[in-house]
Amino acid sequence: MSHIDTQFHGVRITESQGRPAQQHLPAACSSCSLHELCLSGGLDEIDLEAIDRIVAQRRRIAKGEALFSVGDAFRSIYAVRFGLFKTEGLMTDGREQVTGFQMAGELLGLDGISDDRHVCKAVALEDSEVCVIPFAEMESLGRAVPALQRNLHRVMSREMVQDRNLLVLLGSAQAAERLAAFLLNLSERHAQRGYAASEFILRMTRDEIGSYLGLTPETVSRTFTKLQKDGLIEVAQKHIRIPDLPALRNFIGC
Amino acid sequence: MSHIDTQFHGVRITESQGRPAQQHLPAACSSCSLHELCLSGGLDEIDLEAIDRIVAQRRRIAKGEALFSVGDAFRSIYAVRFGLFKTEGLMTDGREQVTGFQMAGELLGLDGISDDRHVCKAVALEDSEVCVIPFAEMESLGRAVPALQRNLHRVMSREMVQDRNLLVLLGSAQAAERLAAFLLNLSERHAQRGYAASEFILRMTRDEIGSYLGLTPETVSRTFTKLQKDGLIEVAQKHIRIPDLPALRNFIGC
DNA sequence: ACGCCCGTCTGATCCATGTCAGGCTGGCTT
DNA sequence: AAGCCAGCCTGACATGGATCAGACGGGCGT
Repeated sequence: MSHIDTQFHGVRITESQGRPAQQHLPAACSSCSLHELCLSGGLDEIDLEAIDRIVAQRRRIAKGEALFSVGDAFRSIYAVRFGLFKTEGLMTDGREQVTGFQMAGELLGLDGISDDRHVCKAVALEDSEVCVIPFAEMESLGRAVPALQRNLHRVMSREMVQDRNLLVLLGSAQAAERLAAFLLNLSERHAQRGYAASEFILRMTRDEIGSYLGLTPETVSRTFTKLQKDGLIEVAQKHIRIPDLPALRNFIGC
Repeated sequence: MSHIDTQFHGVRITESQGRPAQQHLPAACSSCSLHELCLSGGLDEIDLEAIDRIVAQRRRIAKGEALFSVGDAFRSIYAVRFGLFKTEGLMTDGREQVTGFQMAGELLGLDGISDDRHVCKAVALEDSEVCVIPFAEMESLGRAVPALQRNLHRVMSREMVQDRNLLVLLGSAQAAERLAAFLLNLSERHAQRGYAASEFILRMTRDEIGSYLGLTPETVSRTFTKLQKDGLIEVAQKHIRIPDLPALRNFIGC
C-alpha cells in the first residue's frame, strides 16, 4: 500500500498548512498507482520515462483553495493524484454553477486549450494534490508517442461524452432520477479506483450537488429522504449506502 | 463565388435523390471557403496539401438521414461543408434528446474517439454535405504537423466549453433566458460565417429546440410569443429577427 | 387546385420544484 | 466543556413549466 493510497483514504495533509498552495515535488507516472486510469495508461517503460521528464512537478491544493480560476492564463493541464475537485462555470449574471467533480486520476484544465485562458474555476473540496502537465510539452511528446496522443484524445472525448450525458440528464430527468444517476456515477468511479461501489462518503455539500444537478439544496435534501423511504439508498449525513445497485440502476430507466 | 457557397445559400441538392446517401467526391481544404473556421485554419500551403490527401472524400446526407448512429463503429470525424445537423443522445429509458446543432465548418463525431463507437446520433436537418476525415490518419498527420494537432485540440476544447455553457444554462436559467441564449448563439455563429446576425431562418422544429433546451415544444412556442411581446425578437414561423442585439444580450444577464 | 397532415399556437389545469422560514445537529473554536 | 455556526432537514406556500386538449395554417403530394 503506497503513500498515495493512504492519503486517499482520508489522512489530512497538515504539513502544507500555512505555506503557499504551490509546491514543487517530484512526480512519476511510472510509479503512480493511478497510472492505468490516467494519461499514461498502456504505455511502455521507455515512453513512461519520457512522460516523467515532462510531468516534473506536483502541486498541493488545500481544501477550499482554487487550482485555477476563470481568466487565468492556460499553460498546463492537471491530473488529480488524490483528493477531490469541483469545477464551476460562470453564469452571465455572475452566479456560479458546478459543472463537474474530479477525483484521483482525472484531468483538469482541458477547457483552457481553446483560447489559452481558463473559462472555469477548479476548487479543491479536500486537501488534494495534482500533477502539473505543461500542455505545450504534452503536445510535443504526443507527436513522438502515438499511444500518448491517443490517450489524450480519448480522455478529451470521454469528457465530452460525460458532459453530454449530464446534459441529457438535466434536460429531461426528474429530481430523483438526477440524484440517483449522480450517486451511480460516483459509485462507478469509486469502484474503478478499487473502493466500495455500494458505500461511500460524499465529499461535497448539498449545495454543490444541487448546483451540479440543477436543483436547489432543499430539493436535494428532500430527494435523498425520498430515495431512502423507497429503500433505494441509505443516507446518514454524508454517508451513502446503496443496498441494491441493480435496483437503483433500474430506477433510472423509468 | 464558389460552388459550395451557392449550395449553402439554399439550392436543393436533387441529383442525390434515389441514390445511396454515401458518395465519394473530392474534397479540398485548400480551396474550401470554410477553411479558416475549420480544422485547417492557419496552416500553410504545404500542410494544406497534406490534409487534402487525407480528407479525400465527401459525403452527402439527405434531410432526415443519419450520418452515424449510436453504436456505429468510429472511424472518422466529419466536417460539415454545408447544411445543418443535430446530434442526439440516448436517455436510459430510450428517449432521445438533442445535444447540439452543427453548421458549416463544425465537426461531428468526436464523441466516438473515447471507445471507438459513436455514442450519439447525427441527423441532417437539411440536405447537407460533410468532409470525411479518417481519424487514425488525422492523428498521424497531427504528429507531423503541430499546427494541425493544435487546431484539433482547440476544436475539442471548444466543444467541451460549449457543452459546459449549455450545462450551466440548463441548470439554472429560465425558459426565456434559455431561448434567448439559444438565439444569440445561432446569431453569433451565423455572423462568423458571414451571414446576418440579426435575421435568420430556424432550420429546426420547435420540438428540436425544446429538446435541446430541456423544454416542451409548447413552452418554446409560448416563450417565443413572450419574447416578441417584450419587443426583444420578431418571430414569424421559422423566420427570426432580432431588432436589438445588445438588448437581447442584456436580457440574458438578468 | 384540392385536401391532408405536420408543425405551431393558445388556453386550462396540474404538479414538481423553487422559495421562504424555522429548527436541528455535529463539528470546530475558544 | 460550552457555544457558535455552517450545513442539513422539514414544512407551508408560490410558481413556472408540463400536460392535455383543441384550433389554425402552410407545405406537400396527388
